[in-house]
Order: sequence, then structure tokens, then C-alpha cells
Amino acid sequence: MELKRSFIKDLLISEETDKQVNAKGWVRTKRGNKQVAFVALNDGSTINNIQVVIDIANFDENQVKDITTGASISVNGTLVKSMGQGQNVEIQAKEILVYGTANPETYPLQKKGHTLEFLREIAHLRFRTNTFGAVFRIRHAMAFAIHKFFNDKNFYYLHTPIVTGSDAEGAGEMFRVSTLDPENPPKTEDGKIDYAEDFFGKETNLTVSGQLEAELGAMALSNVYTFGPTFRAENSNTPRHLAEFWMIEPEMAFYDINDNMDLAEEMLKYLVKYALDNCIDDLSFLEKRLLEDEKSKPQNERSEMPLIEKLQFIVDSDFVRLSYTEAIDVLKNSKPAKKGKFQFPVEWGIDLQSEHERYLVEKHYKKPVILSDYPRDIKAFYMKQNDDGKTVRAMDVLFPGIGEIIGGSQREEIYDKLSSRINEMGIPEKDMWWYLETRKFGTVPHSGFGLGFERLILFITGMSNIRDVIPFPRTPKNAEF
RNA sequence: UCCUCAGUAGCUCAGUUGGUUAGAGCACCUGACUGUUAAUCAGGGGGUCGUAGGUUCAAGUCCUACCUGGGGAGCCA
Repeated sequence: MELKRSFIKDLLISEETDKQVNAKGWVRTKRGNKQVAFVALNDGSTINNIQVVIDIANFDENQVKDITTGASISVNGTLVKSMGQGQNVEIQAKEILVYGTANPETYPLQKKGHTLEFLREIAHLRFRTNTFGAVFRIRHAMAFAIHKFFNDKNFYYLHTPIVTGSDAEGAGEMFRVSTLDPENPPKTEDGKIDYAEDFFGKETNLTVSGQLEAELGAMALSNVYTFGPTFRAENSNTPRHLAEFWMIEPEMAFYDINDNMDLAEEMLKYLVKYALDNCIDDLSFLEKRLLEDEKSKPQNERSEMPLIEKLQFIVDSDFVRLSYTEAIDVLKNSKPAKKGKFQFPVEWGIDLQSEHERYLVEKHYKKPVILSDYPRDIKAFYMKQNDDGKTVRAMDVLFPGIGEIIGGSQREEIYDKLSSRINEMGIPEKDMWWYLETRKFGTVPHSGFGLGFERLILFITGMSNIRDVIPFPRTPKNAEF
């Protein structure tokens, strides 16, 4: 009789021993001697392996030889209490089917640790390691939690376009989308490429943000959010940037900047708590990994607290809120400013540098910080202007170790003010007619923000390079897999 | 894009002021071991020293350019 396949996650907590079970998965290691072999089997359902015990006398010798690290097998056997230490239950194997072998001489994964840089070169196999298994299970849990959070609050998931003709936002360099022959594109009379001949009849690009379209949705559905891929063709080579990344962008009608900050703080705490409540095995593993990793670092480069404690701290603490202007005062009176330790001098009107943000979050407040009301001249055209004529209702959430995890604002809902700002910044108004019309017909105060999904995952997993929290990273000079 | 460090066996690394046949640990293969937990013990195979030039009697080692990766910065999420 065919046994129904059980997930290892469920077998490991099962009380029903002496029962016939089937498990399928990939071999992590095999140990043993001539009489008995111990196979650690993993199927991705949990970070933990189940031990399969093989009495070699009962099996074909060649078959046992094929069961090596990386091989895929199906095991029928008895779930029994383990005689050895280190696990509660194990499977006493009766029948084993080898689906696919993995030549030990060429299979690149070993039981001993690999560097993350090496594993990135074999991204097709790195899912099979403990670290990446944990990271991608957590990534899934966070995606699910985001939908749950918004659904429970009456937000609608809005699908904004990936291919966009709007190039007005200025969020970054864009990837062109075109079906024209790159060798011999059609030209206009003055010798320029004639995009009227292109697939969409105009220049199109991959989206840099779904915000403007999300605003349109919020002007009828009240609360919407987007959660999709976003593309930036910036030549950024850092552990915090990707050319293709996922972004969550809620947009809320009738929200002012304070409502916006409340929502951002509530959402981040909800997500961190969800991870603590649902991914504790994976988080514990990542915490140990991180501690091990940091042993080789000097004291001042190590984390202030272990991963799980850090996450709990986020859930328990109130985020510090202060205005840009107040932040500048704090920075000016800080020790590093007085001792001339900042590389970039602090002056009202500058865009804060990472060293300034890090000082505020990691040294001064030692908590997440929400900065608001930035100078108008360093922020985007759509942000609501304050009455002082100098600042706009922007807000950034800064996290320790990550920097800016959320950027958002109250939007300018007054037609004349928005229109004149668009003109001041030299954006062609004719391209923005649809955006401006929402301010003509039933405009309302509204707000929204963008959360970089991978930066959230970085924070929650404690990983340090953003290329290790997305399955197949897209970065300058790299689109392998 | 800028600054900086690195690239030596499948992996992680050592390799002295330039000097004989380039080393180690792990992995892998063979053998030993009746319950292992990164199993253990003995033996074995495995290298165009990132690529291309150059200096020198002699280059893994020095010089130049390029490629790739790490860390930092800018742009940002």
C-alpha cells in the first residue's frame, strides 16, 4: 500500500510512534559504519532534519552507496523513539527509493560551512542550506503577513503596472522596455529614435514605483496597497541595493502625516511580531549563525543584542519621532559634530548622510527613529507643502543597521500647489494629466509610504547583504540564473 | 561611479627579503570501526597560483591594464 507522504516538520513533533510513515526529501549527510547508516533528511518544511536509520543488512549495497549528500530519496519506515541523543524520533527504514543521485565528487555543497559569497555563485543550490532555507521560509512568512495585515485593516491589494510610460517621478534611472531592433531602430526626420514606432507607441520603462497609480486607486477605494517588483537601473554597488527588488506601497485617503507614521510603526511591529510568533526555529538558527559569524569581528562591530532580543525590542519600544529641524539640532550638538568627526558637516538644508542617520538611530536614541518635515528642496514634487514655505510633510523610518527602511509622505492634494511644484521642477505637465485630475475631481488629503521588502527581510533575518535575502539577485553586471 | 582590500586544490586559507618538486584543514576515494550527531582513525588522488601583458638569470611573490568578489561612500527602498 502506498503511504501518504508526511512533511518532516510534522513527523518531528508527532506523538504517534511505531507507526508506518513515508518521508521524501534531500540527504544532508550520511554517517555510520558497515552495519548501520544514519541519514539526515530534509524536505524544506523545517530547518530540522529527520534521522533515517538504515540497517545495511536489509538493503542492497549499491543502493546504500547511492544515498549520498544531495541525493533525493523517498523512505518508507517506522517512526520510532530515537535510541541515540540529539533527536526525539527517527525513521527506521524499511524501503528506500532513490529518485536522483548526487555525485559526491562534483556536488558542491558540503556539511561544513560555506561562505555566503560562494553560495551566491550556486544560487540554484543554496536553498538546500540551513541558512537559505531559513531566510526564504521567513521571506514567505513576511509576504503572507503583509497581505494579512492589510486585509485585516480593509486595504485592497492593487496591481499597478510593471511597464510604465510615466517617467516623471524621478525615483531613479530606469530600464527601457522596447521591441525596436537595437541594430537598426526607426528614426525620426531629425535623426532621433522614433518611439512612435515602438510597441506601445511611446517610450516605456520598467516601473520604479507604483505610488502614483496607487494614489489613483486610493481616491475611490480609500485604502490600497501595492506589493510587487520594482526596478532601478542605478549603478549602485552596495549590500543594501538591488536593481530588481520588491516594494510594499500603501496609500490611504483621509490620512495625514501622523496617521501615516502610526500605520508605518504599527505595520513594522506587526511584521516583526509575526516572525517571532511563526518562525522561531529559523530565527534561532539565524541568531546562532550570526553570533558565530561575529566572533571573528572586533567588539565594536558586533551587534548590540542577539537577533531575537533585537526583534523583541522593536516590538516593545515606541519609535522616536522628531522633525528634520530637531534632528539637525541634535546632530549639531552631538559629540562627533563638535569633535569634527562627521565627514559631511551638518547644516539645515542638507540631505542627511548615512553617518548622520546612524548616529541618531544607533548612538543617540538607540531605537527606530521616524524623521519628518524635511526641507522641500531635497524631496519629491508630490509631497505636501507645510505652511512655513520651507518644508514638506515627508517621513522616513530609520532602522538600526539598515538605515532608511520606509520613506513616505502626505501627498499634496491641492491642485494649484501641485501644479506649480511640477512646473518648478521642470516636469512636463502634459505627462501628468491623469495624476493632476485626481486633484480636480473630489480631491482629499491622503498619505502613503514605501517599504523595501528586502530591507525588511535583512533586518528580520540579521543577514548583512541584500543579495542573500532574494532568491536570484539582480545587480549591476549580474543577471545569472 | 569613487575609495579600499582580496582572488593559490571542490571549499576555507598559509606561502618569509623574488630562488629547488607550491602546503594545511575540510571535502572526495579506499580501508578499519555494532548507534552516529560537523562521527572517529589510517592511507590515497587532486593545482595553467583570476585574465593578459611586462621587469628579471629566476615571478604565487614586483609593475601595468582588465575581470570578479568583499568592506566603505554616493544614489535610494
